[in-house]
Amino acid sequence: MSGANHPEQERQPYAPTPRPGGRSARVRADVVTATLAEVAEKGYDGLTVEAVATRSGVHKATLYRRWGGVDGLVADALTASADQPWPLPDTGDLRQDLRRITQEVFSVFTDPDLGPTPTALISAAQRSDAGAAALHAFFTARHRQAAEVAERAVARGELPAGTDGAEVVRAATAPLYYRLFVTGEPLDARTAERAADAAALAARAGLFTSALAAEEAHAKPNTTTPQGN
Amino acid sequence: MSGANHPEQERQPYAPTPRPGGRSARVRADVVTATLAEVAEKGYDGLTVEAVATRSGVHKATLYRRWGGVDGLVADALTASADQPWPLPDTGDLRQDLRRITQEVFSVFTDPDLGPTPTALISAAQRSDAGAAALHAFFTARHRQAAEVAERAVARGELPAGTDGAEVVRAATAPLYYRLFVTGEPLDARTAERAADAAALAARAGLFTSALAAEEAHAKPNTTTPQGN
DNA sequence: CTCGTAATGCGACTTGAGTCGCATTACGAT
DNA sequence: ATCGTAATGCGACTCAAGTCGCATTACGAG
Repeated sequence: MSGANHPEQERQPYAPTPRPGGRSARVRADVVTATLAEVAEKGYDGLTVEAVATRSGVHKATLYRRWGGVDGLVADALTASADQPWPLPDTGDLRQDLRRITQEVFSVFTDPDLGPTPTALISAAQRSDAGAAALHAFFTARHRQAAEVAERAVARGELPAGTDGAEVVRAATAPLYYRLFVTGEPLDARTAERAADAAALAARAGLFTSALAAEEAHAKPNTTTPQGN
Repeated sequence: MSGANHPEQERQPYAPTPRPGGRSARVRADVVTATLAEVAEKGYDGLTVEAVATRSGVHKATLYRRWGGVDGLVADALTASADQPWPLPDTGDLRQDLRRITQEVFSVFTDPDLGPTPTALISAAQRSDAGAAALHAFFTARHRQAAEVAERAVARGELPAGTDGAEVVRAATAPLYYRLFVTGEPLDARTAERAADAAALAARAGLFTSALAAEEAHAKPNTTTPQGN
């Protein structure tokens, strides 16, 4: 039981090797590519180490040695995927920005071509500790990146100072992921809009200000942040 | 091979059998109990058919025949769990009711004794189609039941007519499940409160009214919905 | 009570995931 | 260019999950 909120310890599935350049790097790239392709084709249940070994041309034993199994393969693929940033909207209006974000999530996951890969990847990641850690890191990075739309809104005076931007993003996207990965309910564009609007509304009301950040903001002579009742 | 009339039906998991009373029912109850116990102890990854067979005293082959595997065991356990209703708050105030609900979710899943079982159950259910269907049914029932707090708020005049009660409940609980089952971020009581408050706020603003339902509510105060074509 | 039938018990069999020890290859330094 | 070493290739081995055909038991109807 660790109550630490500071997961500074992000360790990649394989230890930094004394021979990082050359073949090892090539092998890793091939394996990640093969893993993503396999997941996209067969989903997680159809994902086997042997299939990845065959497709990548890397021997089965090597995969088990370096990645430990399907868990590690998925975790590493997820880590590699996390590096690719996605476009961040900047319309000048918080609600519009959030709508763009939820719309983007909706589009990706419901697209019959694009959707299966991240869907299977996320489902797969929930099964193992390594995958869960990679998934946590993935979303932490996403939240941190997307929090900028809220921070800009704060700078504009649209949101109270001390607003937790990542929390705003979570509030906007949570209903989508909730349907996709928990209840299995259908997801439509209207739901994506409503979620964004609800998050914007709550953020404007000051629901996502952390007490600590609010105090810091009070010290500054700029904005008064009345705690919404 | 003629045999045109060969009504050989595939035995579906726990389909209504021609002999529902007696031993079959007892076997099923034992298996469900054993499955829940195993899941609680070892999580999903440690859940094997053999272990359930040993604990329940039912032979392995029987489990595979009737439940098809770990998937079916989990799905059936989930279905059995869905029958147990949980307490619905009625404080006379929507925000308070929603806070109670999110607080309940928070308590259950973070409790070191109670949490592991539903957590593992939900995680497990996401893996198979049967489990996903059972999970979907489970949450549909929960939403339907909990929607009453919103419907009472409508009756009180606290919420606009035509508000989708289930959607209000989803908005309140989604951030919790999002953290628990998608991002793996820690969950605290404050988050549970904020989610409830945000949902209440959005509901009061009329964000969860479906245009259709609102029109119907306007047209006739009677809640009867005509069916037919 | 007796009997027909469905459900379960039983154990051998098949299959594939995962491991191990050793041979071979390729990187990087001298 | 050559060599030491780490990483990969290789195939046999272990073991548990899952399947199959048959024997046995228990339910329910007459």
